[in-house]
Amino acid sequence: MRKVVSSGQPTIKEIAKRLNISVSTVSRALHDHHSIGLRTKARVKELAAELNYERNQTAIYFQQGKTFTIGILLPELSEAFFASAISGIEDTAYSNNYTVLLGQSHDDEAREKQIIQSMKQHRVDGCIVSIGKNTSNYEHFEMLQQARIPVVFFDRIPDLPDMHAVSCNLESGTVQAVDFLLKQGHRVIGMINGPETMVASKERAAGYSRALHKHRLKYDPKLIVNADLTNAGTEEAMQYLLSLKRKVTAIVTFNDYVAMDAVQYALKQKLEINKDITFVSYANTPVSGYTAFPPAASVEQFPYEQGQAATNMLLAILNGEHALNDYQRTIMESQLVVHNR
Amino acid sequence: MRKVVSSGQPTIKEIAKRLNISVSTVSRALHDHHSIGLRTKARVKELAAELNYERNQTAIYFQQGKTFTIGILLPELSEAFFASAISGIEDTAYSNNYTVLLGQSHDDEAREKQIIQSMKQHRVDGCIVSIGKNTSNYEHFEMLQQARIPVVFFDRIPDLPDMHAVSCNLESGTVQAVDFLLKQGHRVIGMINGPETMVASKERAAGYSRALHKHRLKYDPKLIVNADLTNAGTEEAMQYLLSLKRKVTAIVTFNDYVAMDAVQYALKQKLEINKDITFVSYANTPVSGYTAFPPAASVEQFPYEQGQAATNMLLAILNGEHALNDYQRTIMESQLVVHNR
DNA sequence: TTGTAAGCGTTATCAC
DNA sequence: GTGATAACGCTTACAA
Repeated sequence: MRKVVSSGQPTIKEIAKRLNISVSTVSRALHDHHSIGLRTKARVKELAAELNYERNQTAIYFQQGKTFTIGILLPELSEAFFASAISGIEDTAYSNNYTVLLGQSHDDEAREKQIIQSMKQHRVDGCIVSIGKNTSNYEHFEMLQQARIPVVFFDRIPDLPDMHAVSCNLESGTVQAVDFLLKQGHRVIGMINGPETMVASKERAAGYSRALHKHRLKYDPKLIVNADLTNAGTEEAMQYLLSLKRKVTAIVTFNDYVAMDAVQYALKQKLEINKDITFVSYANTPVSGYTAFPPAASVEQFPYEQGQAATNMLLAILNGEHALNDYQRTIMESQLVVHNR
Repeated sequence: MRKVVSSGQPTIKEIAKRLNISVSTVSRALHDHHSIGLRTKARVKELAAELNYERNQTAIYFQQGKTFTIGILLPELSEAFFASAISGIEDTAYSNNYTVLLGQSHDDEAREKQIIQSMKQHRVDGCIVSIGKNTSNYEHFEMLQQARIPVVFFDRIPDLPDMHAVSCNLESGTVQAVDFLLKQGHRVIGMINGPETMVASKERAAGYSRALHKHRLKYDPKLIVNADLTNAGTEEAMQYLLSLKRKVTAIVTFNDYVAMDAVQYALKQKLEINKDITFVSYANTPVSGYTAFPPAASVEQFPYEQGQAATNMLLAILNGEHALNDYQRTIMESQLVVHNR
């Protein structure tokens, strides 16, 4: 017989032997089962405490076929947005007595697949996933579904018909951002947008034009530039916007990093921030509060709250609060936060 | 007999039955055991693939008494420093086929205890822990030790004699920082330090005075201010430093946030950054690369690498590469990074 | 090359 | 109130 390395941890078997009672009695005593005599209960609990008994969860997980563990797959744990999101996820999981298993894909589809595989093998009860930038094949998620492991997609969601998802719509926030600038009297508002293909870019562009329509102003597509989000790309975009005949007095930038690069460029051109030119951005980072020239306002995406929402959705599904084919979807509204510094 | 809810997942038992062979043969075939006939191996693997068989890790964990899981307890998942650290931890764990169980204490000792308890019950193979600010009682960690679950402390390490730890010494980086400023010709260098009680403050102060001694310059304690790291505290400290008779031309700030606040203050006083006054800081954030007036140089603490180091240390311990009472300690050296922007 | 069976720690069913 | 025992899925020593 294989001799398993005794972990030194006491088991109910051992307690039973020492007290000359059966394991079932010990198990029941520890669970405060009503049918167990007070005297026995006390003796069992006392000895358990004395031996530092701790129940072996791996045995219970195995036995019950449930792990009270949820798998989280995110592209980058060190990105501020996702870091906040994990924080919200962990907090919510924790207060519901669930544990969090963590993986990061680094936007690598192969690694994403491996992590999902590993989570499946771990028999996590469910997953929360933000997919990689280049992920186009979703078979690993379909396998999760086959294994009846529910998945809630989050922020970066795939283009699939039937899925649970939590995401944030940037259109509303963008409308607010442009509104804000219009109210400040700006009439020629530029936008440094992201790559045309991204959903997020489309939402921003939609918000921009909707805001102008709302105010019965003409929408000039020349004012929106699709950039690649690098510093060079931002400089190019700035150069273009500042060269336009109509003088651009405000710019909505794709994110805080772009905003900071744009500010740098403007400073080099001897423009005074918030006077010659005003910036509004999207809050992907806690940075903006600390920079010398933060954007005048930021569209908040509430990553912490999105994490909470995704976790609550998953827990509801695990608790059987929805039929299996009843796909949940929460779209949070982004919101403009005006900085007063 | 209790009818366990069938998870729908096929087991080796099922494969065995279908092929009319024994479970052990199936198990061995799936493990490429040498004693299994090629023909059988092929048949087993084929059917396994067909049924989408996936081994039940919970059963294996239970059976082997090992989970290939490590528990990570950090104060705040959303702090940039820790977010980088988790990223390094996860990457290292992943490439060694370990999984990461995550918890955040929010600097709350009670929550810290609960999480450690939960990890113990999960039977994690080991833990990596950065303790909360106010944690003074370490009995939960002693219990881990009793359960023979090794712990590697990281960054915020407790004041205990016998423990494994990875941390970063700020003294060396501070020496380099002051050296750097001296070489630039600065002779009156201020320091906005943190609270006197913090180890990190002491290391900074020690580095400061050591650098001056090295250059046979007089150490003037008036030039070091202990501040509380708030914006108000920083302004006060700046006011004090700028009011000194000897004209301060450079300042070492406790961290990037303090640096940014200090820069703001300097700008208000119409000082020109990097000309009238030069700042050097400690890189707690990826921010500095993006601010309008980043510090001229930063003392790097390499959180990602610290995370890697802690994980490698833990894995070495788990692999029995050290005797149980052979406490490991890695002290990484901080290092000055000069920005050239 | 394959089969048999014990055992990991726990819970639940059934019997007394 | 309590005990005996099967079962969860898998691995492995030993037998054949």
